[in-house]
Order: sequence, then C-alpha cells, then structure tokens
Amino acid sequence: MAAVTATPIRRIAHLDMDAFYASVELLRYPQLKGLPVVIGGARRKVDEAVRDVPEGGTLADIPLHTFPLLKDYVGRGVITTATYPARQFGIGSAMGLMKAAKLCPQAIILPVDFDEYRRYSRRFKQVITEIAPVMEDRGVDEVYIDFTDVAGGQREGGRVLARLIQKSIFEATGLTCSIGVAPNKLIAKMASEFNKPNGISVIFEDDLQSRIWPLPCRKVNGIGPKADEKLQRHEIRTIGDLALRERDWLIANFGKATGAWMHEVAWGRDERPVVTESEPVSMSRETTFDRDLHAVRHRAELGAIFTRLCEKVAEDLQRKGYVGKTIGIKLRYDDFKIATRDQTIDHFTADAKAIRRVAGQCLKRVPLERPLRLLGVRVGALMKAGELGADGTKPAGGTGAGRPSQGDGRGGSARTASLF
DNA sequence: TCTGGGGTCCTAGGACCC
DNA sequence: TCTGGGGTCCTAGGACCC
Repeated sequence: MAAVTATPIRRIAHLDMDAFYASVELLRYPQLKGLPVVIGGARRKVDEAVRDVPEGGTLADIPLHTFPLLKDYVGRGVITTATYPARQFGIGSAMGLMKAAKLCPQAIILPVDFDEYRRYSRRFKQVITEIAPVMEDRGVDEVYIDFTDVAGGQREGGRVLARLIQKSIFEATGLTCSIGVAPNKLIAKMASEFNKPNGISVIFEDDLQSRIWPLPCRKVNGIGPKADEKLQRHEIRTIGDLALRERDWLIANFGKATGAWMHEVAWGRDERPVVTESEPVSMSRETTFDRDLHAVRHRAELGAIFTRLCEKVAEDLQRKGYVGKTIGIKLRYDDFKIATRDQTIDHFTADAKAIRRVAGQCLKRVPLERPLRLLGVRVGALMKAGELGADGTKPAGGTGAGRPSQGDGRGGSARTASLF
C-alpha cells in the first residue's frame, strides 16, 4: 500500500437512464414486457382504458387485450418514448403518433405520467448523491457526476464507481442506466451512448482520435440539425473532419463564439464544471389545441384557455416561491410559424390576474389572422419571492426601477386587438 | 402522417446612460 | 455642433436540449 497518493485526474461521468419513461411503465405493467409499447401525447381516451383494473387485482393483472392500441388512436401528439421492441419498427421519440401507427399499428399506447417519472427520478438521483455528492441535474433521466474526488472514482478510470452506481440504482428502482466516464462533460455525454442499454464506457484523453473523431458531428451536444447541415455543406461530416479545419476558418464561417467553440469541442477540450445548483430563469405553460382555433371564431374558448394558462404559471411560481417581471406569450400558427411577444413590468409578480393582464397586452401586439394551434404564457426575469421588497421591486441595487416599459400599441394587429 | 411541453442560451438592433 | 464609444436593458427570433 503506497501512502503517497497521486494527484487525481479529472473524471466526469454522464449517466443516462435507459428508455426511462417506458421502463417505469414496464415496472407497473410487467405484462407488457417484450411488446412494442409507446408512451405518447395520449389523452383521456387512453387514460381511461388503462385504468381498467380487475377487482381485487393490481395494475399487473390488467389483461393484455384491454390495452389501447396505436391503430385506434386518433388525434394529435408525439411519441415521448418507445420501448426497444417498438424501436425495432422504426418508431422513435418526437415522432408523430399517426406516423408511428403506420409503422406499428399493434403497438400499445400509454399516456404520459410525469408525476410517476418524477418520483423515480428523485429516487435514482438520491442514490447517486449518497455515493457521489457532486451531481448536476440535466432533466428527469440524465445527470453529470464528478468522480474526481470520490472514493473509487479513479479506479479503472471510473469504471468501478460507475458499476457501483449502476448496481445501486437497479437495486433501489429496478431500472437500468448507461454511464460514460471521461475527462470532461463533452466526452462523457458522448461516451454514455456507446454501450446502451445498461452499459459503461470509459474514455481517456488519448482515446480522442480513435473513439471520438470517427463520430458524426451531430453527436456533439450543441450541434443540432442546422449546424450539422451547414457543416456538411463544407464536407465536414465527422468530429475528426472538424478537428482538421483551421480555428480561424471555423470562426470566419460560424462566427467568433461558435467557431472557437467548435474548434475546442473537436479537440475534446471542455472545462465546464459540474454544477450542483442553479436558479430557474423562466417558467412557462403552453398547450396545443385538439384542433386549430381562430381568434375570432373561437374567441371564448381561446380566452378560457388563455386564462387557465396564466393561472397555471402563477401556481407554478407560487408553489416554487418565485416572482418574475417579464411576462410573455407564444403562439404557434397552423403553418407552424411561431410568434412571441413579451413585456417587462416595473415590479415582480406571481399573481394570475396581473400575469393575465400583461399577457393580454402582449396578445394585442401579435397578428391573429391565421388559425392557431398553440398558445403559451411565460414569466421570466425571475427572483426568489423571499427577496422581494414590500413595493414589489428588488430591495437594493435592483433593476426594477428602470425606464418605464413600453405599453401596448406598437406593431402587431390592431384589428383584432379587442378580442382579449 | 403533420410535427408535445418545458426549458436555456445566443444574437442583434434600438433605447438610453455615462 | 459634431463625433465616438462602452455598458446595460429590452425585445423578437431562433437553435438546441431533455
């Protein structure tokens, strides 16, 4: 046993739960194991069907033939998750339900149950922080973990600790996950995908050329469809292709910040820390209607939905203890174009009526000729409610007492202004 | 076969202040 | 009277992620 320990090398893990929502559903409905199942934007119809529990039984006793099938589903919505058997039919997340029904009509469809997923999310994250306290939340089914100073975090490059975490999560929840351990978040994120499901991948700095450079640019967290398309136009397909471009060339073609970032990424460099706590920037609620609605013809219906959204945002803010002063709306038209408007008021609020009033002003500034498919309400520029002064502004050094903000009447459609 | 809901961050122009 | 620059806030849109 050597008494002198070497300086630990930076080891960052990315953990991704395997088919999270679908796996949680399979715990409730084990009779669906091995079958193609999708979780989707299903509505009441699907909800009712799966609650048909036999007398004296549990959810596991619901007979297979009573589960709703994709082919019987009518309406809007997308797939949130699909089980592995369903994926074999080409079904994937974010796919429209109608398209998925064509690919696999006999797939079983289940409604999304966020409350249940959140319960499991809390449980697996608690398991992790008991073992490795420096954890960054990246949503219900994903986290980053800093292994560097954790006991066992250096052994086999982090593989030993990763195995322990996998095992502990499985014992506590019955769920599997995949883990990538690497010198930083960027590589760890890519590595967690290498061995799915229930896999572990350990990557070292020296593996950059052999393991990372062959991957398509799209695998980089932050390079989406648009950036990828532009890269492809310049014959840059893999991360290796990207690495071979001059930094200055990237800056000239993608802008100062993005170009420099791409260069760093291609060479596997990323110093971002694992952040354990962060404050929310905004809270919002939005809804896609069952059918397109028109500002004039469906005025009453829209007005009711609008008020409801404001109330929900207000509830969210109050429950979580925040107030905000930038209030905005979002519309999606039938052609899928999006319009947003917002207004910053001179005091912070979490009051449904106040939000509704300002959001109503915003609505007057946006064109309302086209049918709408979505309406949303957002509150930003948030602050903890407890730090609020008595007059509704920030007590000291705040930004609340700035210039008077713009009222209504600028731009937009004056013709439909009185609707809301 | 039309494509959810909840977020973050960036950009870019204009207003306004120093 | 003209010219200039830095810094911050506000607003709209868009890319991207889970």
